[in-house]
Amino acid sequence: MMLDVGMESAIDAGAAIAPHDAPPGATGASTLHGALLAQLRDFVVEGNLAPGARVPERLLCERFGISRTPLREALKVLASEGLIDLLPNRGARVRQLGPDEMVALFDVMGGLEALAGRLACEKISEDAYAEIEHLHHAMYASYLRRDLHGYFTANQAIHDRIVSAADNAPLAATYANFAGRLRRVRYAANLDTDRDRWGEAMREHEEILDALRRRAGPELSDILFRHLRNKRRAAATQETAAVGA
Amino acid sequence: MMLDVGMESAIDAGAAIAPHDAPPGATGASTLHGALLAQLRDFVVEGNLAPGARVPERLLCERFGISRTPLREALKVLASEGLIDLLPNRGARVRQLGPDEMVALFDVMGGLEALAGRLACEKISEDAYAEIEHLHHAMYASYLRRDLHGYFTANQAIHDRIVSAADNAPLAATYANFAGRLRRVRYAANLDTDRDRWGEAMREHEEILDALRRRAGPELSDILFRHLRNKRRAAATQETAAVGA
DNA sequence: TCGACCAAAAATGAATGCAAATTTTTGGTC
DNA sequence: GACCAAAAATTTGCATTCATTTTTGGTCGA
Repeated sequence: MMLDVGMESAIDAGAAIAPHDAPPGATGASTLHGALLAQLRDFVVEGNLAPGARVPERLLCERFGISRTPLREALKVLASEGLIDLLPNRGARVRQLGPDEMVALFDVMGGLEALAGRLACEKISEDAYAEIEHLHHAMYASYLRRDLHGYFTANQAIHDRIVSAADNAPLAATYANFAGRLRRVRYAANLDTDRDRWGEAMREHEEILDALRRRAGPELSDILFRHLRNKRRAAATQETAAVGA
Repeated sequence: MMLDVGMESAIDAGAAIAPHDAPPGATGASTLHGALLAQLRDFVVEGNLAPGARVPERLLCERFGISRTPLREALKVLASEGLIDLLPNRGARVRQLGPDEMVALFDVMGGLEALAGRLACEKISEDAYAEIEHLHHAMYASYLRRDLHGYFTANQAIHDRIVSAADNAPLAATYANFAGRLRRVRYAANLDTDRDRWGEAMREHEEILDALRRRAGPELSDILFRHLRNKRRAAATQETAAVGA
């Protein structure tokens, strides 16, 4: 379990969960705080910290070579993003996802993808569609030869393209936030054993592409939500199995 | 213009945009930072600061009677919530919404309400539905006697109940965040002059209630998205008119 | 042996101090 | 009087310091 196999619909790890739709001036890397925030977020999202464990500030200060002030600022932001919990006078700990929370987060992801699909149908260019179509065929090829890694890479790329095509900065930022929160749930790995789900997912993607080709927004919206729902169920099953093991 | 008439689908002002789904320990009011964050957020959301204007830290420190450290932490969080912009070495300013951003935010609100409606259909209790039905009738009564204030109050309550009924903490938090960001756009006021929109909105609400009664999730989802789209158009029209004036 | 109790150590929350950057003011020139 | 350059004053970013709370380690007593 817990194969590090990547995550469907996650954003590019490098691009990292931009704080929010671009503030005009750029809050990115020009200040220490900005750079630190991105680093620390990656550090947490990538799973370098045990979930639920205490994370002394001193340690992180040494790790990043800075003083506590900017570090604490970054921690507050990460807490507001839902990545860590800050308990008063008791420090920060990586947020641990219970089954209920995971279900809730998945549903929001589904809602966001549904929205992205609808907006994408309104705005996507023929070229952008062609790219997605290409990725879809590549994914199908991976599926046929049981290439899990190739499949997930293409799958993730497709979902990301749909979000990009929606051309809505706040949506993209929110989507990235939730993807980061779910990053720890490496729920993708179970397609390996659950062949039925894999086939089902593939069929759903056929529907997705078809609806997108026809620019059928509401329909695509509905398909995407159900697609995520089904993925959620598969992930929950695995989770349960893992807990049982 | 800019009648302070409240906002449809905004959360209760007092409850204020909780940072995120409740961290177990509660990040709320026990620490100075937590209390300050809530205060400052309200301060910004309520429009006590001119949008786009500089907001010296010193001033806010005096205003809230604290030192710069916790204030700066709160500012970073507010920036991550999209309420203010932080320009490196140039301080904070209240985020100004251009027409494009407003459109984007409205669409996300629509997507979130669509999701809430779908989930609500799955989870809502008969009692909670009855409450919404009651609010609906009260709203209709207000509509008949052209009571704008009563109409908006009921309207807002209905949308809030739907989100609550979805029973999804991250969704509620995200919804509250976007509602706060749009708080400044007092787009509701124009029903006063746009009677057609008012009637249309009322008809849409009939559909909303009907779909909810039948627990028709996907259908309600679609109606809610279109409802928000239409509201967006009305708001945009007003915005344009205001700019023209 | 186990638990309660207490003191020392460490960690967090907030305030203050200092260097770098920006904005404002001032002085001069055309 | 408008325009531009340089210096003073503010303001921001970060480090350091202080106060309070929590945690830890050890001792005593049942």
